[in-house]
Parts: sequence; structure tokens; C-alpha cells
Amino acid sequence: MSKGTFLGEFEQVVLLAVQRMDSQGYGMSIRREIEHRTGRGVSIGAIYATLERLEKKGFLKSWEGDSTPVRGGRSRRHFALRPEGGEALVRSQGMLDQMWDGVEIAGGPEVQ
Amino acid sequence: MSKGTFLGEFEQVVLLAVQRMDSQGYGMSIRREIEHRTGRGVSIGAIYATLERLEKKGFLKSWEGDSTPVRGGRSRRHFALRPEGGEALVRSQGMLDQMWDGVEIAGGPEVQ
DNA sequence: CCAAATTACTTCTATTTTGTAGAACATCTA
DNA sequence: TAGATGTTCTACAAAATAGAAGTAATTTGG
Repeated sequence: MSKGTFLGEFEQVVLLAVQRMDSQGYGMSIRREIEHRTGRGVSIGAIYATLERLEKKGFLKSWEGDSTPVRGGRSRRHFALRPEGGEALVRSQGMLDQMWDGVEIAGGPEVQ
Repeated sequence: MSKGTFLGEFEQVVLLAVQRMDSQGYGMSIRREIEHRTGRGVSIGAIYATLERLEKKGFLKSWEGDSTPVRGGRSRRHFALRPEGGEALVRSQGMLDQMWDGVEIAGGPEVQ
């Protein structure tokens, strides 16, 4: 079982943001979700590159949304998790949990 | 706050393995710890490259151990976390926790 | 009422940082 | 000197990052 089976750090974040937005997410909104949720600044290029990679790997799917009636009309590309994406998330976090199990960080919190 | 403040996926794993071994860890043993703990196969090159990078970033420190009295004698290079490493781990996992908060994976477990 | 400005979004191009593998090399003991 | 245990080196693939360029709609001003 070498690397291919685990998600990269940012891949996890993006996949989680997609899931949070429950099939309503698209590039720009996914970016906002991550920024608001974590305080982390992300470039728009990083978002789309990662979404594309995740889709190519079969972890998520996308489709064209209806062009919206708001000003600024380019149509949105929506994203949603595939079951494989959910499994990959659970597997990746599960692996980290295994590593965290019983670990104490000096001056920090003990984790399980 | 752009990327520099978060650890990569494998960086987290290696840092956690170092902490698990409580200043007793060295390249080969860190590798074994990861493999036993997660079932994930890792090349020795991956381990050392990552350890070196983490040390250069100030997340851990290393020193030469006494050459051991067991057969096969090249002396070990030991590793331990620096406070910055602990902080980075807590920060990275904390960020992931923020993203996981309230997320449900279909057919999977809900995570706080 | 039409052209230009504005807005919201996605694609593209380029580069740096992480992750990965395994061969080569070093050094000890039997 | 053969075998065991460890680290270093070399090379390359994949992930992460930034921002400019491109696309397509709406509004606004003359």
C-alpha cells in the first residue's frame, strides 16, 4: 500500500469543503468556504488545480450549473463528492488518527 | 496566512512518528513505526528526505547517537520534536478539525 | 438602445515544494 | 570478508501555489 491511497493535505481540505457545501459548491464558493472556515488564504488557481486532480482520480464529479441571473454571468461548475471521495477522506483521517493515538504535545492537548 | 504555516500530509505522519518515539527515534525505527502503525509502506528515502526538510524548517532537531553494540554498527541519527514542530502539528490538525466539523460522509461515521 | 464598463467565474501557464524510490556508501560484529 | 544496520545521494513524479488571461453575463451612460 504505497502513497496513492492517501490524500494530500490540501486535497483533504478541498474535498471537505465540497462535502460541506452539499452539491452547491463551485470554485469561488469553495474557496470562500475554506478561507472563512480556516482563516487560510488560498489562490483561485490552487482550488481549481486541486478540484481537477480530484475529479480525474474519481473522488468527485462536476457539472455545469445554469447560468445565474446575477450580474457576472459565466456559468458555474458545480462539484460533489463521489463515494470514493468519502472513503478516501475517512481513510486519510483514520490513518492520521492512528498516528495521533496517545500522542501528547508538550504544553498542548492530549489527543484521545 | 498562506501555505507555509501548514504541514504536508507525510510531514505530519513523520513528525507524529518522531514524537511517538520520544527522542529514541532514528531513520529506520521511524520508518518501522509508521509501517506498523498504519500499514503503509514507505521507502527509506522518503523518510530521510522528509526528516531533513522538517529539521531545516526548525520543526525538529537531530544528534548523533552512540554507535550501538549490536551487529551492524553505523551510528544512529536521533530525532526529537522542537516546540515549533508540536505547534505546527496542532495547528495542522486543528485546521482539519475545523473543516471536518459537522461533516457527514454517506454510509460513514459522523465526525463531531 | 447599444457599446463600454463592471462583475463573477473558469482556464491556462509557470514554478516551487512535497513525496517517492532505490542504489550507493559507511561502519560495526561475527 | 561477509553480513547486518544505518544513512546519504541521485533522480524524478506528484501536489501545491500564484496570478494573469480568457469568457460570459449584467448594468449603465450617452
